[in-house]
Amino acid sequence: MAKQEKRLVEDITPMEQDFAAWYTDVVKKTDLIDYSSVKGCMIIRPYGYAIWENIQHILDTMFKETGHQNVMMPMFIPESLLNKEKDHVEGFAPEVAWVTHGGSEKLTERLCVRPTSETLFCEHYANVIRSYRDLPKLYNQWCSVVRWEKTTRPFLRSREFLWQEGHTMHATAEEAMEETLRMLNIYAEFCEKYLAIPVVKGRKTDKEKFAGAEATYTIEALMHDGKALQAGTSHNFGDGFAKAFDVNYLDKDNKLKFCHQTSWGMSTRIIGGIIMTHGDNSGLVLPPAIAPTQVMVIPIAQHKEGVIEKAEEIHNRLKKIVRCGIDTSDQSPGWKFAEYEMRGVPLRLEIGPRDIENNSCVMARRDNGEKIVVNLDELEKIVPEMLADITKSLYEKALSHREEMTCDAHNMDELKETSATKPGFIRAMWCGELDCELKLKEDCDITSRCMPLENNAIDDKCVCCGKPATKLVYWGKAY
RNA sequence: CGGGGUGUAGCGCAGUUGGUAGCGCGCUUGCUUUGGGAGCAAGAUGCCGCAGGUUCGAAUCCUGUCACUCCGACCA
Repeated sequence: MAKQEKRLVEDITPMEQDFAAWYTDVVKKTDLIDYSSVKGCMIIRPYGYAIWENIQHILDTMFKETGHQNVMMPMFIPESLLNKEKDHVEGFAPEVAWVTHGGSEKLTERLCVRPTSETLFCEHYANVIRSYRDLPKLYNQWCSVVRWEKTTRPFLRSREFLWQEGHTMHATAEEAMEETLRMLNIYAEFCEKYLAIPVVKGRKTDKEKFAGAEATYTIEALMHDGKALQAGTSHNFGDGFAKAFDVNYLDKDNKLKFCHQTSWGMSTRIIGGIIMTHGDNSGLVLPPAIAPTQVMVIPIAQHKEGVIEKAEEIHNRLKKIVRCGIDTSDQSPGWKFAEYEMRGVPLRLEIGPRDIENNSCVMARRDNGEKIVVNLDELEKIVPEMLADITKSLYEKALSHREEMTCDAHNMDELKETSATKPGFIRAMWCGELDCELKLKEDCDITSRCMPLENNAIDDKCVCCGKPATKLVYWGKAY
């Protein structure tokens, strides 16, 4: 044990010592990513991409179940198109990349590499929507987008990143609102049920909302170091974009009406969220639902008669019900244990001569290190149960961590004191004025994360100005 | 964009007053091992980030530049 700790301390910076260094160490050492020769553009390596594929598969299924269809939109947006909605351009202009030449010819109009595709979808919807019978339109696309960020970090902020963006058009404001919340709930369910990440569902303040949106809803997760991560957003655009892009339809009453629009997205950033929620000083701890390998079979003394055969037999049995791997390389068992722990594999099965004699194997959990002896006849029953239990305890651990790191502030002194000394969410009442929001940022170095949907007021006055307040806000430092 | 740190073998690092590059891990081959990062032996691996400059001579000094990283600022 002493040897293992020594090695891992050398390899990965302990999170208590330097959380940022721990994060980049983990991401690099577990082969999730590599850097490319373009600043801020990362290579997602097989192990990282396999996580994304699992995320994609689960989310895509949820989208399809709620009637959405996938499409592919172009990656270029003509400048004139991007410019059609004023708030939107202003929000994105500072970070768009431009294409100015085709071959050696200068383009007559420069093209922006999509930072998001609202404008493209609007242009298309304007062409295909005629009647109320064409509505709703529920499209989604899986793609990459480009935002020319100044500071970058793997998964959390890169210049090109993978995501999905849903864009929908509806006949009425009510339907658009319904869709906005439906997708917010899907994101929340995905995070909590599959990723074991508890989230706070809420609405963004006007200051923090998406460029051009009427309302932005968000799910906010709390990372191990007490900083918040916006894990997914769902926007209600009202008919603002529809008016700018002439997306209208002829209704039953023979009147021309504007469509009501939503968009929603989740990105590879969530992988950073998984790492920073569940990871520990030995490396990744992956929730079973998205772990590329859920169970790793490790033969012990594999040169001995019958060991590899037995290990492969177990592998073949489990392969039918879970993502199961086997490592028959000539590394020592101890090396393999440490390796798959670092890579966050939820369950490990050890099978050696001693086990074979007893028709059993040793099962070790990544999340708490627990080892139990399992009868081989019961594998198919116990493995899925154990994976489910791991998800459950990961969630509970993350939830109690968040609860420990969430506190209330009833006045400005408390807020200053708490924000300066205690990382995490601070719940405090707000009057809704931008001035107060800016003042809190200035004085306490925190930003509003969201106004939770369950608005359990803890006071009747704004923590800042003392004016009447009905809005509870989660404040904090964010990624 | 401001401030700090770092670029030398796949990884982690050393390299003195300038003299032509080394250590550990890993890798290759063989034998022995195998229940928490195995041992011995023999090997292979370098545009010293990149571009200029100073010098008889640069990993080392100077200038520029690029990348990574941390802290701020900014930011759907």
